[in-house]
Amino acid sequence: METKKIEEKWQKYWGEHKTFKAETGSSKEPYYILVEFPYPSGSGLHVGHVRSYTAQDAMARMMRMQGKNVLFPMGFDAFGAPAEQYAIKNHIHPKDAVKENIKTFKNQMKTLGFSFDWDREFSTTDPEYYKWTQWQFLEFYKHGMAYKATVPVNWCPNCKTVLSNEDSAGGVCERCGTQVVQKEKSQWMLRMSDYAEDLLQGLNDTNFAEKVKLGQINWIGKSIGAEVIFKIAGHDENFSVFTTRCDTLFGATYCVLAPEHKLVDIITTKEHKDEVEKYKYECTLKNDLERTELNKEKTGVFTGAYAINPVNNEEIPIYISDYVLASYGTGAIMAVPAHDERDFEFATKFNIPIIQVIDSGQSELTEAYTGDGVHINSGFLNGLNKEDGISAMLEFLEENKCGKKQVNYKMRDWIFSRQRFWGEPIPMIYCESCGWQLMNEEDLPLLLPDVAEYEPTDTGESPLAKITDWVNTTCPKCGGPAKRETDTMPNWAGSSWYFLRFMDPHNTHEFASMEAMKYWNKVNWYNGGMEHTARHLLYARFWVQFLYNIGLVPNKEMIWTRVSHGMVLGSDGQKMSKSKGNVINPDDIVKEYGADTLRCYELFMGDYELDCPWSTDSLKGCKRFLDRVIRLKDKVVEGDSYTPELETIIHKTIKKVEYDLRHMGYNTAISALMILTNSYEAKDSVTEADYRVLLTLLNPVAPHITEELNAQLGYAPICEGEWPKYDEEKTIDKEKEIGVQVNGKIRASIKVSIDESEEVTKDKALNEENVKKHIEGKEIVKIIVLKGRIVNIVVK
RNA sequence: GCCCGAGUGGUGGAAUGGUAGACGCGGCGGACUCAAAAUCCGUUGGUAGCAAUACCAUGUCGGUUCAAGUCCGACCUCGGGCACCA
Repeated sequence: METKKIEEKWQKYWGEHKTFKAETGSSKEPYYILVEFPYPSGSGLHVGHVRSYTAQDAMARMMRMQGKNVLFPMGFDAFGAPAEQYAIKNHIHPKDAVKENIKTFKNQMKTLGFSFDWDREFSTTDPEYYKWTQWQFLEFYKHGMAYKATVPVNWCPNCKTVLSNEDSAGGVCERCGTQVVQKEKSQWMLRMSDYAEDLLQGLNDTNFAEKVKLGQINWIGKSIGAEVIFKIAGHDENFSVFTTRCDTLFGATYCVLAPEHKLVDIITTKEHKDEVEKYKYECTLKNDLERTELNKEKTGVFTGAYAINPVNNEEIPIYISDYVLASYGTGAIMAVPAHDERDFEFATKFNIPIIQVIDSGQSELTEAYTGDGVHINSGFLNGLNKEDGISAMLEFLEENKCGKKQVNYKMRDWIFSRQRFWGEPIPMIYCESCGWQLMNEEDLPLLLPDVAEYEPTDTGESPLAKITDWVNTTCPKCGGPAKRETDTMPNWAGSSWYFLRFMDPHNTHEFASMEAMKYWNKVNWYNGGMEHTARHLLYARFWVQFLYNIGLVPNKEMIWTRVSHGMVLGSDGQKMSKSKGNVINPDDIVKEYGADTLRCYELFMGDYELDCPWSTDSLKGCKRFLDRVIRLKDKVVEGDSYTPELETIIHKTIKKVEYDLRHMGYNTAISALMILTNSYEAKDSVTEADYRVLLTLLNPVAPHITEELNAQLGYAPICEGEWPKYDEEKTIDKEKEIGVQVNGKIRASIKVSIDESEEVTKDKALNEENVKKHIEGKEIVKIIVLKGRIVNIVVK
């Protein structure tokens, strides 16, 4: 039978028999394997998707055979700009575009034989799904976690939308690369910063890969320091600064406020007013990119005001400068030019005194800030080291009520509004007399209107704003005329809780029942791209922790292990892209070589966690391997036990494949199966038992062809059977070749048997001709014999 | 600048501190064929040698160890992320 027919036959079988249906509440041990659901983009499934789906599919298939109740779901994350832009470009409604693309994706996934439980499929754009995303937003609001604020936002003039800090990293729009500008806008925000510490601590309840944890930690950006309050000479006003090195306070020779700081206008003296105004205006013209690019040359102006250093009552000038960020800490700093590079640069330029307060024993002044040293010129801190200096200073600050210990986080609140059509409408209503009102739960979902115009507006309003029928409504409180919120949610919203919905996807009265969530407990294994391990994961964890705190999910962390895969690059080693012409379409590969070959190659190509270039030649090698497995069938003779000479390698291979599939060692698992196949080929015949164990071990990787070969021998489907067991004892070779070293250099190799004594091994080693040659005339200092591993003869 | 990750044959990559280069690709030689494809057999890190074998070899330089790709210390290169975060 030809490959295509075989694949279709088994795909049909799995579909009809619902082989991969996950039963909530089953007495089997639940095991939840999740792989990031894709954007159904117009270009179809990427070979990179295939790599991770195949990997998790192989794991899922093995786990099922090992008796686990595996939940391996798939869905689509179809809101967001890519889907919207595709729709605009092709002049169809996003809804229809998404429908079409999902169909393509799903068909592609089916032809690859992934064992998803399709009964649980959904898209984030399904009203039955986004109803609950909206419902959860209302919960955020009810618990004071959602609020509206006018904030300077990152605005992409090309996409005509607000971008999150995350979406505009580096000052350019992540999507289109346009320079982002600052714009004041009223936005819905989620109080994510309240969860900074919990999100940090929660990592201890996860088994995330170390680099994933680090990504989260860096993003949260905790720093421990102090808040120091500075009085302003001749004013009642004061301001506080955040510092991690309050022990250097004696070295503070000036202060800097961010240009946006609210005290600037109040404290600026008449003589400096013009200059300050001018500088502030210049700053509004600069976007983040320009601000950071100008980091070589410090700018700023003096306000004319002086702050009083609380440790010595000295008056120090207050400057404004854009090297101080309004959004971090208190938006103000104390500057210690002797020990901070930036302050040093600024002080040098403006001729501000530089007082060294730490003797690091090094000539480079700025070195001391990161290192340790003894305090000098620091009054009561003199002679103390960094650690003691900090505690002594904290004590002083608290006693004199001019400061206290303080923790700061880089992570800020989540800007939750987008001026786009294709997102979940935010279920809020504004009434002139009652203010912001929640929509009634029973009115959810708030559907997106069916209209023809959904292109973004030039004004920065959401396209929804133009649809007056939709916008105008009545106030749920007073019944008077009111308007709907026209912003939609960011596309991170729907993906922040989809893994919960998979646990109970058809629930019509809850987003998921507590019972179902308790049964599945946690996502055991979550696989995705490295590009999502910082933000998506953080948003999802935040969402879950909030739901946990209001009693709606059973665990504070709902994801146990997070791993990430490497990218599949073009054969030129570059990222695949249409413009480079190095894109491989999985459909073409399936057509020419078969799904099993593609699956096998994607796992065999290299270390799963690292990027790897595509090679069609290597792919052919995998085809050759599968063809050899097929041809091996001609050598099969009856027999329900393993061929004695093959027993050891079979047990070894079971152990190896099982271990590797659980630890992302996909390439070495396949290598082991190739070795097993090679050893079968060296035989004149193999038993059915020999052959079937190979088919079963290979089944997670190449499910179609192995099922077919197994069926041809007259057996029930592999996917309904059990995973073979190995006997540890039988994985050990009875006889082995080991190396003999003289002074650490290999000089010979000897055969040893498992039960021979050290003496026998030693004699064998010493009697090797080449060993004799190298120890002749020398004194033997000692002989190291490691049973079954190595002999090393140390001579002098 | 800071934080990750990676440097191993022509190539993708293997190696619980214990015979470096498994397995695959490619190359070379051969068989089959009128020929090609497919398949099969052999060979394949470098240098020297008919060979046995020797020396060199896991980015660089040191160190620990009977033994280092692996551990420690310094450095170099590439990839990714963050970046005036006080």
